Amino acid sequence: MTNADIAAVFDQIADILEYQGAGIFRVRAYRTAARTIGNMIESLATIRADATRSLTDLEGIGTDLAGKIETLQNTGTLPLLEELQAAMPPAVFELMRVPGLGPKKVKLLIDELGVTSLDDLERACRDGSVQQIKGFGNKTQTIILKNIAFAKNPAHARLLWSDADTIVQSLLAYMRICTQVKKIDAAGSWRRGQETVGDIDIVVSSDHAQTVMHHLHAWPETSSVLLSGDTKTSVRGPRNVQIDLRVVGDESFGAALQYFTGSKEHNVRLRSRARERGLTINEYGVYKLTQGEAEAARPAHSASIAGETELDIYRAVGLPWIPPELREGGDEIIRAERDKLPRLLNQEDIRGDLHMHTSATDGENTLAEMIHAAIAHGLEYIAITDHGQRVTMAHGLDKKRLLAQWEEIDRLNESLAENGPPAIVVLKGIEVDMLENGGLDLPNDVLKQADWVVASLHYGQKQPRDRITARIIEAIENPHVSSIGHPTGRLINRRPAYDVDIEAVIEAAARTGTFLEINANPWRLDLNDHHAAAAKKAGVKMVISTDAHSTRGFDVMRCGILQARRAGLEAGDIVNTRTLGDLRQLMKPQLS
DNA sequence: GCCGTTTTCGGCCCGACTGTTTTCAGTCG
Repeated sequence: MTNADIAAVFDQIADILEYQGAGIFRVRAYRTAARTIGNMIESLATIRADATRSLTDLEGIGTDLAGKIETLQNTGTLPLLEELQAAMPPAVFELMRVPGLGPKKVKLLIDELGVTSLDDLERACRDGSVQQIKGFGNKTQTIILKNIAFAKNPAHARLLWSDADTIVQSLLAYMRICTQVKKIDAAGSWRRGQETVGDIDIVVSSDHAQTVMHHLHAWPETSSVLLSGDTKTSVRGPRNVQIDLRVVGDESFGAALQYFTGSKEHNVRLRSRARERGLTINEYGVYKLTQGEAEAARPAHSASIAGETELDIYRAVGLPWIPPELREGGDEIIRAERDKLPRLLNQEDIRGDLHMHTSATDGENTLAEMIHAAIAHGLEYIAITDHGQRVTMAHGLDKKRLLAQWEEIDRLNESLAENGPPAIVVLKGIEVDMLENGGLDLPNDVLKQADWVVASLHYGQKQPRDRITARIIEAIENPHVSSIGHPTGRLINRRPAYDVDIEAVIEAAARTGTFLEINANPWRLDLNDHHAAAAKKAGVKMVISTDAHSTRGFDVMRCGILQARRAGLEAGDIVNTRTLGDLRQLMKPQLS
């Protein structure tokens, strides 16, 4: 069993225990363990095989869970999980997807009404039997009915980060019109740069919370108001995304921003740390706990010692500011404490873009148009990498057409350099295809004339793991291949990754000096953050590329940068932060 | 179920909002 399999088992146990009303801390223990294992790069089997190490050294793994890991690896199954599953009504998780229904209410619905599906629940709402249950009323019944429709609609999946960002930017611009808004920022998974965003969290400082909340209600894009209290309101906005707005005083803006940025696990750990130091953190600030207060159910806090900025919050518990992209509840607090946080890559570090297409294949714009757009984006160099001939659908380039394109690039480079240093250098590149039966779709005598070769896999994506892995490693071992394009092939929310042994790919890349791509297209983001972190650890250099198919396509670079930041990557890990001269030094020595 | 530079037992982050309540449980983040 892989780490991911074991993490999934622990998560499933947590889900079931939660439904059964087990202690919250027992549930949390399984979730913490699942997270620890899911975030690990090294396999659990490796640790078990090492006599000097123990599974219980891992955070959140004690003797009990270590035993369960061993059972899972030895037998492929776990008695506890089987018992729990046997006692579990099958409809539970389907019903819990309805907003407003948690484990307690779902249990009542199943126990009292024998509900077995969403359709069943819908009927029970319509015939009025739901409101007969003690603790349920007419209003609850109405809300459930409304939310069933929401849960059934597949269009309500999480948004891609870039789609969420479009909404965030227009929302922030609209909210700033309100004169009662002092400070404003978006928080949540958008701010952490997650691949997908479930809802949008906005934090505002103001002295007039009601005015600010009404301003959001009046946004032309607001379709309905879900709830509205003294300081917090939730609405549905564009694409039915839920928007949560929280209003606090200026003195609490940093605390609220920190709190709503999360992640939940990060906050739990940060607040635990505060407790250890005789402090308590909430969304208003950091407070000292006096003797006796720690035991009180609701401590009457003294004045806050921090709250205006996020930096103050972290400083109050003895930490440097932690970038939002790292706040996932892994080891970031420990690394921060030891001053071992990475100096994350920034947009300004990027000098070049090494994967893009023109109208010669499936791009929208001509070579000249792409070059001018790249200059406008401040790039120092680009590689033109149209498809090779195998990609017939995109009218891929054969040797003759490719050599003609390269001649044109030579001419363009010459004219760019006519009056002093050129605004940009254009590299002669190609995106070759890894063929179904091995090999590439253009011969080495052509590839050796290229400045930059991306090798990608577009066909035979359903082949078995060993075939896919062998094809990719063969490309990695080709001396002319500079980088591997979108190494796992996944499309977020659309298509899973190919079945590939990514550890073997990383090992081969490290051994040969081949770069791995972080494809910045918001549907791809491939390598993902875990893979990119593993590649870094193995000493593999990566390249962040837009894979632009039009002049607009350059804008996605920031999505790739966010992905790299979440992986903890620094400018030195990314080759297209280098000058062109330094980049060439890093490339494989070519066979002559 | 995990964890310990006070602790091997007794803690484990914290608050807003809603509905159905006569004081709070459930849900959410």
